[in-house]
Amino acid sequence: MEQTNIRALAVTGPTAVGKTAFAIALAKAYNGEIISCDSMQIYRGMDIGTAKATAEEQAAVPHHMIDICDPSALYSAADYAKDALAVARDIVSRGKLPIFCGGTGLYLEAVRTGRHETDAVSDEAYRAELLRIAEEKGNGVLHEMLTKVDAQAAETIHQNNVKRVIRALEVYHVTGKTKTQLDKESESLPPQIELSTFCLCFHDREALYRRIDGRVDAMMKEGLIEEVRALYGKPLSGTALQAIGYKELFAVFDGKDSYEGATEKIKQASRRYAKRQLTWFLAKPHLPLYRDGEDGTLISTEALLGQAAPTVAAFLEK
RNA sequence: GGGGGAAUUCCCGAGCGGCCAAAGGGGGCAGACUGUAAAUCUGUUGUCACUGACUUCGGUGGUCCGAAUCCACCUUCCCCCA
Repeated sequence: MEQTNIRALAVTGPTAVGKTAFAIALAKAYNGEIISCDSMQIYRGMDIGTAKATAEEQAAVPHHMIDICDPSALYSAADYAKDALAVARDIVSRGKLPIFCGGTGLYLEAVRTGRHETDAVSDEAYRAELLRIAEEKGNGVLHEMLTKVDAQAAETIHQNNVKRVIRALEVYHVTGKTKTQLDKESESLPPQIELSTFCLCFHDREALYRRIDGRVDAMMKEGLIEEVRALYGKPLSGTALQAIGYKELFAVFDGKDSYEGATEKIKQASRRYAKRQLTWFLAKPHLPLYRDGEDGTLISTEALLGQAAPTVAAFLEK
């Protein structure tokens, strides 16, 4: 099999740091096209709440992996890795530079490691059965089952993380191979893409949180309520149903919350999400670029571009 | 005006004489995460010189070997009768 190792830039970081603007600036500077790396932006009809690039932005620079799914469809990290890699190859074949941009760390990781080679597998019936075991006999029993087939995975997955325990058991049930085995296999595969990744963040957490709160208020003004109402009652996939900004407003339509309460919850969920992203990204060897200087002022997108330039140049010349 | 109830650690809320720095939940903080990830999960959360000491349970003063828990008064809030 021919392995064409391709290169791409990536911009990641917690929500609301300004990834989109930076990626667009990079695309303009280096003749690139943007590949969204966001688990929610793939869905059509979810625009304001997922902070998609605006129509003007998308007109200025080609964007991919946005609006590729109906909200009722399930889409996995493996699906993403496969599709995004194909898009990246196409971009390269047209002589342009792929630039990944988004905050879904797992998706970016899936692309980087090429984990898609071992296709996503699932067995809903088996999954339901496992869930019942957990509910009736306890998480410990389910975890014991995992220990028997894949002790190594059982060691890293906490017994209360039922979702993960089930997935590990499901992988074994469907493929006959343990999760640990599959992880090793995909690790040994030759990488198909080389990424130079910038992680945009803030030194000052309070400043990040203020931006997040402000952005939620802006989304509400832009018509998030109407956008969510259009989706209300429609069949939505598990993924789409989890989207911040949507699930909270659904609760309002269900009569279980007020708009004020939902707005606060959206802000809070976004802040927590940002913290989880930070925990993930900062544990990875991404190059951190900070938006706020030590003196508290905001660094402009142009200045960031200047900071990134030497790294990008070195990466592209390799 | 009379009667009853309540005040607990950031918030809600248990505790009602020792096993209480005080359950549980929320929030905060930190972390894990190679397969639905904007999800899921874990730890931690009075202070300090941290296997121990010190300061907390509206306030003040008592009872007791010992009080968040009992008594008295004070303050605030709620309910009921008028």
